[in-house]
Amino acid sequence: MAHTERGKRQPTPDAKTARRGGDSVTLEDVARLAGVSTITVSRALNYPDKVASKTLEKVNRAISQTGYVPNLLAGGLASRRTRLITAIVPSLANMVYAETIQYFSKPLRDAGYQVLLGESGYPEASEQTLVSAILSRRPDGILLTGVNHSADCRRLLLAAKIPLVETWDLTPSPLDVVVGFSHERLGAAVADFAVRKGYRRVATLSASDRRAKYREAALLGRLAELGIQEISCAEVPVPTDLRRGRNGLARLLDQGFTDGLVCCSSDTLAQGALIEARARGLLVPQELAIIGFGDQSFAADLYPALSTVRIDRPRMGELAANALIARIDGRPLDSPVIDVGFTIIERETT
Amino acid sequence: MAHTERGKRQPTPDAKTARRGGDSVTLEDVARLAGVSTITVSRALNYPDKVASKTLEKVNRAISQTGYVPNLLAGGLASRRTRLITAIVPSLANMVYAETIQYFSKPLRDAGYQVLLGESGYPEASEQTLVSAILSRRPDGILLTGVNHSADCRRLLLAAKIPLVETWDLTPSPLDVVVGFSHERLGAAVADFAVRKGYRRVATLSASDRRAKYREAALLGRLAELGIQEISCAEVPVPTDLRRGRNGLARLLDQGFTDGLVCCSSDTLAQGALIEARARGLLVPQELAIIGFGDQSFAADLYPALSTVRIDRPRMGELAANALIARIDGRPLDSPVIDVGFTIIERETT
DNA sequence: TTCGTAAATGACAGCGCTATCATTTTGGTT
DNA sequence: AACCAAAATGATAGCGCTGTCATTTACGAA
Repeated sequence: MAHTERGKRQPTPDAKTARRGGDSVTLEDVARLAGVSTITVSRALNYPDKVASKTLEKVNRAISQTGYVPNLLAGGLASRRTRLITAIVPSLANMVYAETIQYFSKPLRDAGYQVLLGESGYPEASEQTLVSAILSRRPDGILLTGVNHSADCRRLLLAAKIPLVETWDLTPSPLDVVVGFSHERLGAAVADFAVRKGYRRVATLSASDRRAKYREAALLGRLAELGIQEISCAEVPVPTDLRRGRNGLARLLDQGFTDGLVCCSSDTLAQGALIEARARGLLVPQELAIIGFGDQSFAADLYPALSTVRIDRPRMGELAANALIARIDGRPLDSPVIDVGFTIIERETT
Repeated sequence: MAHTERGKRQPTPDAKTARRGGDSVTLEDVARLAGVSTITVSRALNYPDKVASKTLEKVNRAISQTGYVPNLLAGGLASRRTRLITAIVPSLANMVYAETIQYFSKPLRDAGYQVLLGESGYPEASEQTLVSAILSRRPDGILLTGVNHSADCRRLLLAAKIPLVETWDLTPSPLDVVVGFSHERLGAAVADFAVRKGYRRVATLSASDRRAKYREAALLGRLAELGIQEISCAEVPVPTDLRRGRNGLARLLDQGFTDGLVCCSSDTLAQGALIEARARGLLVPQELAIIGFGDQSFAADLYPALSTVRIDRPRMGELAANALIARIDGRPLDSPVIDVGFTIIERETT
């Protein structure tokens, strides 16, 4: 009994396994059980068609017998491929970004990657710190939200020489690849829409978010060109929620804004505005028109149904994922700048 | 020039760095620049107070000069601590879970962990596969949603000997620790509430989700005990959205349900019901009362404001995170079962 | 000044896996 | 039967870091 060292023949439950960590099953354990070398097990796992089918079978049997779970830390260290992709979004509290992650993750999961999440909307930790923390896991690729990064971040990111995809915006000079749409064009398009529909008064209800501000600025600029004078603006903090939408509209109304189109920087804000209008007994769109942004799933089911600007988010996520995979695989891209555009969806609130 | 091998004194930009991957800066590069051994750099990073302050300074200077970013794959492999926590939620498309992740992540981030996300709501990949994929990254801990896992999963999870926290439910026999509330008690409490408020007719509008069904069953059971006879039920698929809430109420109404309390399995469904009621010109709560579940941020700002059952989600997330950290650090827990309870919040729709 | 102890630093051996190259086996050709 | 290319398998050497234990240095007490 004390001679476990000698009892080599008996199916001792892993004399070797019980050495250091004493815990998990390793490739070596599987290899021994299957009667092959460790490298063969590794191949059976990573390149199954480089292994004879009989061997493959033996190995698979050994794997399920031992309950082996590969160690991707070791594998990643050795192969320099972690099969990890990091997605950085401002905040999961914003449904739009939570969905972005989803759409983006799907094709990646299918391609064998896992997605590590990073939230950048935390002022207590600099973006710099976040990026460092992320790079320390050596992801195979990174998804960034937006195209504005601090100089330090750009440096870090570029130095890592990792495939990068920026989204939710457009720039002629992406760090690597960018998949998004033009906030400037979108803002202008909404202004055109307002004028085309005959609104003489326009208000903006925007979150204090960089991209929302871009759209607003473009909207205001175009409105000025088009000769619209009566303009009111209200700004609310992020993250946006119904309360802020309600408050925002209340402020606009109290400022004397009446009988025009309120352009909101998100559907959530628009919904809040809609609720406030209803609470005040204002008829939408007869007495007040509202347009949102994003075309989130609830927009069409509000009452009245919300007019908004649709971004094809599933497509954006998918294109971003595919672009990233292509870059990782070293495949060439048609263009480093992919514009997914936008569509104004007119429903009942305008 | 060809004698780089000899030119030891010159500040050659890393003769060694350019060997294999040719890429990243390693601990060794930093150590050489700082004139100390690699292990000292490692200590400077991980246990700064075990290093003399002068040395620390030299090392930090070398780190910023080289732009060194630690490799946590290597570190994790060597130390068996990855500083990674995985959170498994059904879906990010459900705001409630997206927020859970947030609340849960905050204390972990502060404690130096990163959160890897896993979505279990994908029928194409078994939970088993998900768990394997997750374990292959050797996380220091795992957060699970719910307490129902397949036998295979339980086995895998338990074999990994990793601290585990289950949430959003309660069980007397958790895998490790559970932080949640009782769906049974909650359902019964809503039934009591309905009766106390004098509703003689009650309907349920539930998502086809395990936990929603538990609540519904308990609600129905208690209602029967209490002698309420007139009951209608509608079930909608997950994920829930406004449309399904509207459709669900429409079905209930068409079934002949009138003038009672509709108990919805989520605030989103309740909001949909509210919209449908409004679209049909029904007065809430005079002609139809509605109660939701979750007390999401929008509930209080609807018009009329939604009555609902509040789960203290920030607290649940925090308790779960702290329990997990305690388990990782080997600190004892008062109890493996932590009940965060619930509160019925009465607003204007009841 | 000489110790003795604690603090600081270092050498070395892996952690579990894969890239690389070497070797053996297979199965068809002549 | 002899040969050869292709397929299958294996031996070896790290990937970049940290645990462990050994060694050196610092510093106050005797």
